[in-house]
Amino acid sequence: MKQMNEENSSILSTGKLTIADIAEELGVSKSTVSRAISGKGRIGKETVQRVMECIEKHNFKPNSIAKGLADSRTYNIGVAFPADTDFINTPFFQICLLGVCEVAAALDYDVVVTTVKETDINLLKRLVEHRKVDGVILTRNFTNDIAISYLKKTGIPYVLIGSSDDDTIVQIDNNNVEACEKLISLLIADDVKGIALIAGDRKHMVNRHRCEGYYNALKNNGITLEPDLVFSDCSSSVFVEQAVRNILKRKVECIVCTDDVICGKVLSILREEGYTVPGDIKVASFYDSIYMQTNNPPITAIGFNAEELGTIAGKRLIGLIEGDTNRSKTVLDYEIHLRRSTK
Amino acid sequence: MKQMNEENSSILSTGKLTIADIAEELGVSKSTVSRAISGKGRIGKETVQRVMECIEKHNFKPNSIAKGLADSRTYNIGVAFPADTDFINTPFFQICLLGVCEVAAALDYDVVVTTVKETDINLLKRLVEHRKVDGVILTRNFTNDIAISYLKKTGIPYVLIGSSDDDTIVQIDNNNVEACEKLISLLIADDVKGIALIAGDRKHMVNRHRCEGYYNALKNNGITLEPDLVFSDCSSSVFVEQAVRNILKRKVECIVCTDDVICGKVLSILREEGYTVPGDIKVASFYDSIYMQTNNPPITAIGFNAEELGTIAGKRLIGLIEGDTNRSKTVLDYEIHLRRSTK
DNA sequence: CTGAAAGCGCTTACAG
DNA sequence: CTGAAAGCGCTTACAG
Repeated sequence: MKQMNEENSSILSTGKLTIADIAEELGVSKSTVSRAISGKGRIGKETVQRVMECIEKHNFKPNSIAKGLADSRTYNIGVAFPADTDFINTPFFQICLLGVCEVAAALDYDVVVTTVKETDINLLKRLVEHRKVDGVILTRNFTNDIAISYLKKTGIPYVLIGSSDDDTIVQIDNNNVEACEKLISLLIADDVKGIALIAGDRKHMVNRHRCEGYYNALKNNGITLEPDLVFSDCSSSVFVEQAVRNILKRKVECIVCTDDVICGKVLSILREEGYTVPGDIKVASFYDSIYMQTNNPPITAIGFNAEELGTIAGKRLIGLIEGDTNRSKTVLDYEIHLRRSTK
Repeated sequence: MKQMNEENSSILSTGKLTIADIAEELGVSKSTVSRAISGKGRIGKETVQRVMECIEKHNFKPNSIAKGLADSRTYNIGVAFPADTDFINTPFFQICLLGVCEVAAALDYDVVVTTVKETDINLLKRLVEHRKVDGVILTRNFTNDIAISYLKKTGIPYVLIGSSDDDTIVQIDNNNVEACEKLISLLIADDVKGIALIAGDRKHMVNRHRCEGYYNALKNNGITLEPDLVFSDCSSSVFVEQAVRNILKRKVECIVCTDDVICGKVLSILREEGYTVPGDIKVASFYDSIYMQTNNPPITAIGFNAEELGTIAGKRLIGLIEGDTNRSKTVLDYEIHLRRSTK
């Protein structure tokens, strides 16, 4: 019986009840109801009780649009989702997004997504110019990133999932340099002799960082870099193919790929050429998507917690919006999954 | 010079200018400016001109929150993003989302995402109860879908990317039944003898539809169904493994998987067992992710245009919101990519 | 064709 | 501790 009533009032409340209705039912003013809900201003304990009960009873939800207008806030955060073709197959970003959605809801924000391309941030501009968000999360960065320049100019709070030399930017990232360095060092310690690197577009900062880790590892282990073993800017599968064919002409014992899409292509070519992994050549990758795990042999890969990146980014951004002044970088852990492909 | 001025006013305008400012500059009333912008109500052509120029000059963007409050709209559409673990690796949903974002922006809407799980739609409820969206897009459906029941009850406009028997629901989908039927029929026509099916969770309508297509194909070709060759509810990789091992004991010439994640696992087990594709056994899948394309051999797969599903869903939803009464189902094309894995 | 005014549903000084 | 009133930035009947 009770339940039925609640159900009914819940239905009615959808798009109907206002703060005035509940003020009337209680015989108090709208101001009082508002204060009870927000907890701001002096207000009697007992009054708060009564208001809260009434709200509960009717399943009343204040209209956040109106609230937003009144205090010049939207209670929305924006997420800039990469729409470039190189990223369309990487679930990394959607997992980040899940993390952001989760914290946002917990902190009473909603998340609005917009797409950005390397050279086209019109939709991002539209979003901030229409004042639909209180801040934005960038999910990757380029050398000379136009989204960053734009956001900086507008003064809107934003955070970056990624790393930048510009430390005025609030950053959340895994230590990609270190992760790659450690992976390569482990291989070297395992007496793996020639290690080639196939990296994606160098305009993506993340690829640069992984290359840097590769260089560092060689240097720290007293191995001289062979430039012929580093293939960067392999953004299309044609380039990957060229790289692999070049590598196969040399004395290489392992191919490290900066992401799983590249790695998938590499595995395919190796099979085509009749090379077995790890027998003839070892392979390792970054991101550790399900396909790397279920591949035969399973592929050694560095895994990141994309959801956590999203959660933290959301939390930090909302912090900024609400006045937090901490602008330090958050560095998250990575995991090296050593699997059969490098044994 | 001109450009610099525009840049400057653009900066200033971020979060500052209102309709009143531009009314003042022009010596007209706010009402007039509003009418010029919206194009509603009678208004002089020349006045519109002047208003538009002034708006252009200052790069003024009306505050959509205020507009929303005034006409009880948010100009936001919601997208319910699956957060269940089975889907986390499928880029399908993120590509849909890109499509939605694109139309939405074109029609002057923004898209807010929320996550839903099979048994937990609290975040969806929160979103609609807070009145942050004018409608929502569901991106998949279950048998007995609680999200659908909920939305239906609230009366908010919504569309489904997926298929349902309930034709009061506006649906946008590929014809999964037909796609699977055709794929199986092609195999049969090619004289492939035993065709096994490994399908995901039967609570997902899409998996049911693909199974249905499989049944239809057998029936239409006068082949009696062998229940032992159909493995449904293979939601975890343990089940997939069991299924494959069972299949290998039988006389099976082809394994059809209802999605690429299952297929990845199947390929791995086959390799482990020393079976070659397509020599010893053929394999086909659904979704056609990049890993299917770059696999060696490339995998025969049915591909869908996820972006287009998103675009159309967005367009239809906004139509509904704005009064469109067309509730017919939109059926999109699929592509069968016949590749080496079934040759 | 245009303007003054009321309203959308909240918040928050300002009085009391 | 509480209320009346003004304000957030728009829209839209209602007059003219």
